Amino acid sequence: MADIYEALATEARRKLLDVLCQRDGQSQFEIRVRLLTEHGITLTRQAVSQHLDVLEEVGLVSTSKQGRCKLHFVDLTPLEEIGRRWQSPKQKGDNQT
Amino acid sequence: MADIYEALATEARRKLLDVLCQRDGQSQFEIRVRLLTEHGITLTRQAVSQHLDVLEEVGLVSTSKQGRCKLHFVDLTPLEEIGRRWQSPKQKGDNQT
DNA sequence: TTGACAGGCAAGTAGCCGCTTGCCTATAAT
DNA sequence: ATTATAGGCAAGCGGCTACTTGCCTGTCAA
Repeated sequence: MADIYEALATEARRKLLDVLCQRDGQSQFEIRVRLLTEHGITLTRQAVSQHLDVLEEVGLVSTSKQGRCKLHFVDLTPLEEIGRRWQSPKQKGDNQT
Repeated sequence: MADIYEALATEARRKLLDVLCQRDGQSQFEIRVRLLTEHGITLTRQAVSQHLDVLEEVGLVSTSKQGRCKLHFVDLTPLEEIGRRWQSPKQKGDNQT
């Protein structure tokens, strides 16, 4: 699996993105705390980790190890593709040759 | 299920949106033909119908019966919510009291 | 050095969802 | 009236995935 649409398909990952947008460079631990305290979401460390992996896989998140902490950074540019893909059809006068 | 993110999670539904954006007011039959001829996707009538139901459920598609045909119209405004939800965090100088 | 802490890897499980199949309704044409 | 066409409803199946559990690695402080 590796596409931005599926990455956004889960509310957990969307909330994760919310959290990540609050501050850049958060550790997995900090993220998990925020997820709990600010969104009331209790997920296993592993679950969070897997979600972050997916987000990273589609380019929404990049990481950098620093000591024993893994810092996470957001990159929202992949989202632009969504808005670009579809455009409203002309209401009429459209005749397909 | 009823949220725009999950609606977009499947490639089939995305392609469906592509097709719908080509011309407004297509019947389910016409849609299915286009899906096959232009995207090489062969789906059961039922599969297409179910996908269209989902798209309608989240407000991306509206329908109107006309005789024995069901015409489909696109409304992309629900997509705007996606771009609005997330904003990049400030790179630095963010200290959470 | 030893223990605590942040995180990784792998396998297992349960529930969801995309798709099909089978049958039924309603409209339009002959 | 009969037949063909456009679509609807419901149940069933297989695969995927979100989440957990158990164990292991590496870094920092005492």
